Parts: sequence; C-alpha cells; structure tokens
Amino acid sequence: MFSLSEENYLKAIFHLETAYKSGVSTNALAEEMQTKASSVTDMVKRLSDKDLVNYKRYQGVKLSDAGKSAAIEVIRKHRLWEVFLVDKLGFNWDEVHEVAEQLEHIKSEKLTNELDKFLDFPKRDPHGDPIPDAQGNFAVANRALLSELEKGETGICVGVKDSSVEFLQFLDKNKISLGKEIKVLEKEDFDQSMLIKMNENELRISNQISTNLFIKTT
Amino acid sequence: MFSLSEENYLKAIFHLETAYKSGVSTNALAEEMQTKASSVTDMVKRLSDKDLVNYKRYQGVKLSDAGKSAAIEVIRKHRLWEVFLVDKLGFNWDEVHEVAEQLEHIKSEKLTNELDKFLDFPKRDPHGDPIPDAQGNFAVANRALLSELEKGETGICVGVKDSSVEFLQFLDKNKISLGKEIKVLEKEDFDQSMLIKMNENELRISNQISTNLFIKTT
DNA sequence: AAAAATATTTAGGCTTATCTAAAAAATTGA
DNA sequence: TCAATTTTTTAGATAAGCCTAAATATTTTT
Repeated sequence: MFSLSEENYLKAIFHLETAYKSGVSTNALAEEMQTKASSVTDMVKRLSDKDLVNYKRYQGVKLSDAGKSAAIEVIRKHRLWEVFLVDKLGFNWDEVHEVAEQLEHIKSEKLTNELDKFLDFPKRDPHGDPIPDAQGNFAVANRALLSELEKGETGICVGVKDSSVEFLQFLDKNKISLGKEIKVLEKEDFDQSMLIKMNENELRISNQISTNLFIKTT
Repeated sequence: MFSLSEENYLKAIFHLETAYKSGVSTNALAEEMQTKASSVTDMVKRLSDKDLVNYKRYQGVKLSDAGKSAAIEVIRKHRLWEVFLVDKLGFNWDEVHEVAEQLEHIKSEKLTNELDKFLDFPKRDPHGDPIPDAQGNFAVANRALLSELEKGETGICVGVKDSSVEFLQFLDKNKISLGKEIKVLEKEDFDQSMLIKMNENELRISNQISTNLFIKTT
C-alpha cells in the first residue's frame, strides 16, 4: 500500500512521462506537485527504494512497471469517481476535480470494481479522458485537437485538454459541451482564431481555446 | 478543517461519551483508538488547543459543541457511505465498515448532501444505526435489546449493537436480518438463553446474541 | 492514613513529508 | 574551454503523530 503522497507523485510522474520520454526532471515534477525540488529528490529516493521508479542522480525519473500500474489504478479511481459525481450526484464537470482528488485514494479493490459496474463500465470521464479498465488498459484515443482542423472540416467535440474550472466555465458559458458537432467556418492565418458553427450558432474562438478541445473527425 | 487523526479521535470520544458521562478517560480512549495513553494525552492537548474538547489534566475529556458537531458530521458521512455501499454497490453488511472508515473523511459538504439525496435521505445505516441529518439531528431511537423481552413477547429486529464481521456473519448464517419479526418462545433463567421464532423457524440463541440485537416492540 | 496499585502525564525519540540554505553537478555560451 | 548559469542534491530544521520509559497523580487496599 502506498501513502497519499506517494500516490500523488506516481500520478504526476505518469502524466509528465508523455512529455518527458527520457525521464521526468526534478524541476518539472516539483512544478507539477507545487513543491520544492528538494522535496522531490527526497520522495523520488523513497519511491526508488520501493522500486516504483527508476532513478539515477541528475537523470530524472521513470516509472517502473509496478509504479506505472499503481499510477494507473489511481487514475482509474479518479475518473470513475468523476463519472459518479456527474452522472449520479448531479455535479457539474467543473466541480468534480477536487473531490475526485480525495476519492482516488480510497483503498478497496471491490469498491473500485463495483463502482465501475454500477456506472456501467464507462470508457470516458466527464472531461473526455479515457478510463483504464481493471487490467489497466486505456481505450485508444483516436482524437485530434480542434486547432488541427481546416476550414470547412467538421468534428465532434469529445474532450478537453485543460480541465481547469476557468476553462470549463468558459465552455459552459458558450454552450460548448462534449458530444456536439463543430464545423470550422473560417480560420485566420495571423492568430489561428476560428469561426465555428455549433448548436446552429456561429462563434469565434481563439487559438488558446481550439488547442484545448479534442475532436473526433467525422 | 481537521486531520484524519483528529476526526477519528473526535468520533471515538463521541461514542465513548454515552458510557462516560463525566468525561472520557485517557485509558478508555487509548483502548478505543488502539493506541497508547501517552499518544492520547498528546492528541487531547491538540484538540483542546483547538477548542474541540474540554480537558483538564487527570479528569478525562468531553467534546465541546464544535467538537460534537465535527464528530456527528463524520458519523453522518460514515453511515451514508455504508448505505451507498450496500444499497447501490451490492456490498454485504459485514463488508462496509473498513471502506466507510476511509470514505467518512472525504471533505465536501456538497458531496455529503448530494449523496444523502441520492440515497433518498435514509434514516438508518445497514446495521440499524441512526444517520444524523445535515443539521446533526439523530432520529430518536425507540428500541430495546432483544434480551429485555420476556417469554411470549414479540418484536421486530431493527439493529445490531455489535457490528463486527464475526457477529454479522453469525447472523447471516442463521438468517437473522433487520426487519424480521422475532418471538420469544422460551427464556432460560440460568443462562438467559432464548428460544426464538423467526422465519417460521425455531432457534436457540445465547445471551451474548440477544444483548446485541435491537428490537422494536410491536 | 499509608502503602500498593493503577491511571495519567511528561520527557525525549522516531518517521514521514515537508522546508530553506548551501553545495555540487550539469549545461550553456562567450 | 572555462566561467556563468541552471539544475539537482545534500544538510539540517520543522511539524504531526506516534512510541517507550520515567515521573507524577489518583485511587484502592489494608
């Protein structure tokens, strides 16, 4: 069993590994964990002692197989609880993160798997992120950023890259939600802003928005 | 906000206050918390500094109003989660305690109240214990121990005093569950054992059993 | 009421996870 | 290349929550 802190570090390393293929740097991890580099060095040593990560001084850190599956288990629980909060308890998608951060650390394999069943084995959380199954397998993503679409192309909005409260509330305000079709009517060369059609409305969105929306092309 | 450890102490003091009206002794609390008396003294001082308990050296401890409502909030969450686990996730009543011990510390007023609503505002947990409402009010008990019934009297089984896995599994094995009617056919003077009728079966139970079953008289 | 037994508190240490400050290693760039 | 800068690690503290052992209060027994 891992401590709350250990689980949070494992999760953070997992998320950063996509960007830092050759090893997650101490500073990057400190930034992600909102802590000091020295604290990271301490914790990374502990994780290394438990063989949850591979670590060599000054060379960054990588998850071991054991570390990766522990991280995935935490992510699985986080996302299942998010689905529960939205689908069963009526939370909005911008209200679930903080609570799921707590619930993800509850230790009970039976709870996780019964919750999964109760929710009817969801494949995606409320933000469109894939939920690993009990074996740790993620559904294949098959999605692109809205910013990659060209003028005239359409897609279905399937996820957000940024799940911050601010971004989610912006989307709510503009009636952008998952499952909706988006058509790119115009795309400006100079700032990459787009004019899109959605819900029969036309809406201009900045590059900052279109690079944070995932699309499944149709 | 209180730490996990603080919440567990508050809960323990709350439970012991029924038996120790004039103040919960350090040793009793140490026993309940499965820890050492010296650790209890440490924690009680911390709780006292935060005005969650009233404490004078060598005189035991009592919850303050703030301490009592914090304790009740934890108990409310514990029991609501137990209902969730049994009613929604199909847990048996002997499997819920350990998981609820973790879930009771999740901090989100919205979560607690939405869960309460989702469960349709249950008044009792799976062991028959009352669930305080959002204001901290418990339903009035109105129940007696089966051992208090006399020969010929009947009652409905409404709760267990001992919620240990062992006792609950014993009840399962003997098909004793909440909501069932029990009639006392015989009561032995020398050992207080009883012959009872339940589910059209006759069953002999020891005093140890009958003093751990709550009954509503009919 | 004094001695014995029990209960409680104090003193001092340990572990986990954090921090700041300083040292050391690695990288950058003139 | 070697000096400057940046990154990372080490050293030493701190706080929470626990421990053991010793000291002190209280209660019980005689």
